[in-house]
Amino acid sequence: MQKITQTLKALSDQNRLRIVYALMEHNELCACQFTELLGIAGATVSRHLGVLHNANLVQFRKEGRWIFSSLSEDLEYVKPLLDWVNEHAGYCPEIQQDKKHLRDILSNAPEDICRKQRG
Amino acid sequence: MQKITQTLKALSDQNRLRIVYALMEHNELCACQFTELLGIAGATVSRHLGVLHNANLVQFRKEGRWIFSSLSEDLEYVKPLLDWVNEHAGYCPEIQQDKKHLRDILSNAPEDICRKQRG
DNA sequence: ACCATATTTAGCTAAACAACTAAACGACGT
DNA sequence: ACGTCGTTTAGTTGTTTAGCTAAATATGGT
Repeated sequence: MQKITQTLKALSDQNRLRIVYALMEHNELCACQFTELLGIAGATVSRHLGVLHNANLVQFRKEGRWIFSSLSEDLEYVKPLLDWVNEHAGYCPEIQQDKKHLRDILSNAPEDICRKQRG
Repeated sequence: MQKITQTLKALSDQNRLRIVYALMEHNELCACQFTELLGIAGATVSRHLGVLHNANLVQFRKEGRWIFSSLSEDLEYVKPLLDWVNEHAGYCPEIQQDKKHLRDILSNAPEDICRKQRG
């Protein structure tokens, strides 16, 4: 039962939902891209990704110093939930804006994003 | 977008999930029956029902001093979520036990339950 | 009118959580 | 070896929330 509530709770935060939605549109994204997208501290992004990972929603792939996040491979359990989110979130203005924003973000090299974030 | 997270958050609490599940099994239940089922203070039950009501998951029907709760009439929005909950929660030991417990609770008149709760 | 009864509201406490900054970690490049 | 860079961990702070008790509200019976 706790698994169920944990999954639902992982999805019941706006920033985490935006992360999940971004991952439904683009296979893999790295932390700095989420940081840019959400406009919050990198450490906070990291925590959100951890929550999603603990709920088996997100998996990681390391490549050098980069850590790419993607939706979990084994999704049959949560598939209906993600379908529901996908169906309804698509209409939200926040998500619409994220779509545009993501295009901009992806048009830059991640290195440049990180550099910019360091200021 | 807040509507989505609000709905998910309403469902991401074990006690509220038990309430929802109980309502999937029995059309209508009153507050004192939930109090008995969950073993928490009546005031807390009331707050949980309020959260579910605000998320449009639960509706109320007043009949004298009794207030009966049931799943919302207009559920198309959350139907897939409830199906998912129903599918997975059914196997949880807590829910299995609630099913038995509910049969006991329903075999008594609500008045007696309230009397017992006042001590 | 008054009391009893079922539920809600108010007010509190403790725990959970989202956000931040700063320090630590781990992997590359030189 | 050393510094740099992307990310995570630690530690702090303000807010939310689940739980409680006690008081308030609303309805019915006498």
